[in-house]
Amino acid sequence: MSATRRVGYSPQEIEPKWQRVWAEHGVMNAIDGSPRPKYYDLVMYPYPSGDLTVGHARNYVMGDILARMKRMQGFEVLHPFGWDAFGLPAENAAMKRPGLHPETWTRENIAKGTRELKMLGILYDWDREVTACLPDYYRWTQWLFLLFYERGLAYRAMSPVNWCPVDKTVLANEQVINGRCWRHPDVEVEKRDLEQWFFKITDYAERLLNDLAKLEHWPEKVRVMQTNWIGRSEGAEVDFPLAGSKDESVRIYTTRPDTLFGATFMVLAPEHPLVSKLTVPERRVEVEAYVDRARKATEIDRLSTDREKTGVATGALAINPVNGEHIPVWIADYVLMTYGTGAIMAVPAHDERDFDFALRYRLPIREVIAPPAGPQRELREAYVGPGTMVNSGEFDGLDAKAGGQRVVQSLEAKGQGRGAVKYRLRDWLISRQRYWGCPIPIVYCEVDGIVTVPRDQLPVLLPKEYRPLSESPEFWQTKCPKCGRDARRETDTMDTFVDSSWYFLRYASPHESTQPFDPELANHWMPVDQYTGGVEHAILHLLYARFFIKVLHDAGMLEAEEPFTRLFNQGMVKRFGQVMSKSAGNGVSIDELAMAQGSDAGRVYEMFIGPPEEDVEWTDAGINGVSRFLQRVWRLAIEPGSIVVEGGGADATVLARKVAQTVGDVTDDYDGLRFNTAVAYLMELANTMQDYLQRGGAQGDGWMAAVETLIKLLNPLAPHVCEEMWERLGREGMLADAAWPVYDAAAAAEPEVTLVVQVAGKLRDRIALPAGISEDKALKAALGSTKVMAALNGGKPSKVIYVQDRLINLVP
RNA sequence: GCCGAGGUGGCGGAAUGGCAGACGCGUCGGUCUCAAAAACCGAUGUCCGCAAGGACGUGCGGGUUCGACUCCCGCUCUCGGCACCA
Repeated sequence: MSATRRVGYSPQEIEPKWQRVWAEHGVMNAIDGSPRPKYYDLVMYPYPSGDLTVGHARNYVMGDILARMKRMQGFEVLHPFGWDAFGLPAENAAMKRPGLHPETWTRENIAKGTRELKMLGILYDWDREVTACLPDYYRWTQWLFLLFYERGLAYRAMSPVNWCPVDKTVLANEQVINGRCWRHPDVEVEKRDLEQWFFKITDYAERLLNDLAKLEHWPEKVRVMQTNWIGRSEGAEVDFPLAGSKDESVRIYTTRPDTLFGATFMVLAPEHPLVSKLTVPERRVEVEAYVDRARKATEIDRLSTDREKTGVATGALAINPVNGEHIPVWIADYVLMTYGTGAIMAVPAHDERDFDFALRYRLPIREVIAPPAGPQRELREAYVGPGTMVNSGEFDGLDAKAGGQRVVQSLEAKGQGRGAVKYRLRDWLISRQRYWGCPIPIVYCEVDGIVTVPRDQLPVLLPKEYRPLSESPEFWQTKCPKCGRDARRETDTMDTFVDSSWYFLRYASPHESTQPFDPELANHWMPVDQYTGGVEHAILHLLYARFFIKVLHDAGMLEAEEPFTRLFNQGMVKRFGQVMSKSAGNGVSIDELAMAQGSDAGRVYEMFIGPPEEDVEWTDAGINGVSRFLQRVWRLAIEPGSIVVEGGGADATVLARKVAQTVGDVTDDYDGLRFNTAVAYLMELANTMQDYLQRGGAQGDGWMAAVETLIKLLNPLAPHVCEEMWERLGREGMLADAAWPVYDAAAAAEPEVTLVVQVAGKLRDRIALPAGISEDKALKAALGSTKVMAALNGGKPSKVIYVQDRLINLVP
């Protein structure tokens, strides 16, 4: 193949060479005590699934471009990599192939992935590699669990939890999507009552919400998603005493205290602890049957909004504290035990759900908020807009918003209620009934109860044999650390999102052997300057990681209160209309790429193909254009004699100016992650250089400066070929260490501009003029144009708009 | 239903109040070649026109402005998120 090639370079020959050289020199190894300013460039560490394609590589290339440029700009760059190596796919693989251990499968995939990343020329500090499934890492995950436990942020509780029947484990709320398992979109999640471990993320709800405002370099979309997920609402808790009971009352939460006089019934969640207590004997059979049905219903049925609401009356009556009215107490599964107090006052006139329920069960509807147009004759639907309080005793005539506050004040004065803030966010369920995860360092002792494993006994190692931990006596049989009696270990492992909530701290001191990370080094490198990864983690990982950082901050281990300064979500790479993956059969492997057009061409193509945040379609023809571009750069730099002179008039100042402009454009675009337009600017420069040579341009200092600048600017995108050209041109040292070109505004300035001349906003002519010309002179030049005069029809402009060096608009 | 992003040539896309279509793919024509490939040169939004030139053109309808792909109002379609949270 190379024998028939007359000019150009062979990626297959030079790419492995430079990958070897970079590795030997540890080019991207970060130095902790460096005097250079630090830059922490992080990509989300992946699950080692073993099917890495060029599609998955796109965000790693983005991270690499930034790392390489920042290095050349004089930063001490931390660009580490690691593996989210615990998790179910390894167990699934092991179950399919008996005898295969999840660890073996995971290690094989990590080896494959590492090789492929190196083949793409992506430079990481491999000395800092972090692998979540190694005892050296999960020991510290356990250490952090103990920290959370000591701080009252880890607790064990019995509660109805989400259960995935396929994975045979519980799931966090964040892992349930539309009532289905996040890993199996076709599998409905079941509810089970289990005693599980939780992290008390709700303690941090307010801070997690408020600090979103500080994250100005995060995509708006992610901040909105987190805001909605946390779901803060303001309202009031109100106590409704039960009729015929001395001290029993039902506490409800409402965001509409202004509608309290419109409460015509109450609804409790079927799981509410008061249900069995307050149900009257003659209703008991029916109520128990309903509760039973509700418990069995799947999450998806229960949460479906188009389902008709059902419920049953308990026969009990509650007393509305504001007017003494006796109203019936119902139970219905549209009220959720997990939000607020698990009980509501129903105001059908002003709440759609209560309205539907009242219609179905013929319960009274009383209007208490009159729209601005006045009370309505007939309510066809719930009125939820603003208005004036009516039928509300002493509060009549008040604006609903202000009146609501007055109602709360009045309740507070009488001890019947209080203002309250609630969150949609629930505590984070971290127990998983799986083998391949980080064991929870807890022992259950008959005498001492829940006992933590002392830190000097960490890590609690997974048993060698692959089977459920509860079926591994050698694992769970232990002694109580307190009293030494026989005791049982916790056999659940942690959600893998616990592992990924702190891995970026471990990179700061990956070999630290006395604590999870060295606070001094973590404070040096944190926060992460640029974090790149998929938008699928907008809530899950990013919320948990923010929570961890705040806890560690409170524990005095970390200065930062937010982990990631700038966040970027890259788009996915598709092929034949589907997301690229090996399993879908539409993947282009890194090997194929390296064998065909080469890694450099693949890297440049992935950046050029479209805006980095958008999903893009990989086409096999598209990469050829990029391949051509790289070959053209090679000829310009190394084989300029192969370019045929076809004309005259080469202008060295035009070339120098284009070079200077490209330095500014490309640097800004890399910094702003606009890689697609950066490539376009580099192509323009190459075209200008080609044109220069074809017009017989001299290959003196100006030419060599252009070549050198082009190679430097292109280096982050196509590092192998640039490094090779650098060497062949006899430059000192490695290009990866060379200094980034500095933008020279004076050199980039155009001495002559094209002034656009409009008449009544329509383009009529273009005139070349010296830059910085005055309005008078520009007007004179415009009026000197025959095209403009024709458009003006001999008349004089009544108005002139002049935009310096750009445009003049003559309005007749 | 609510929230968010988006709709530009044959295709991917560029331009965020001032030359619409940068850059590339594809297509057509040419140079080189015995031929082909590669490479290079030229053309390429639509319509009218021999041409010069002109008209139209950024999902649809209105508005603001000297000037709108860009800002505002209404609609429509596509994609993403949330969805009985009281």
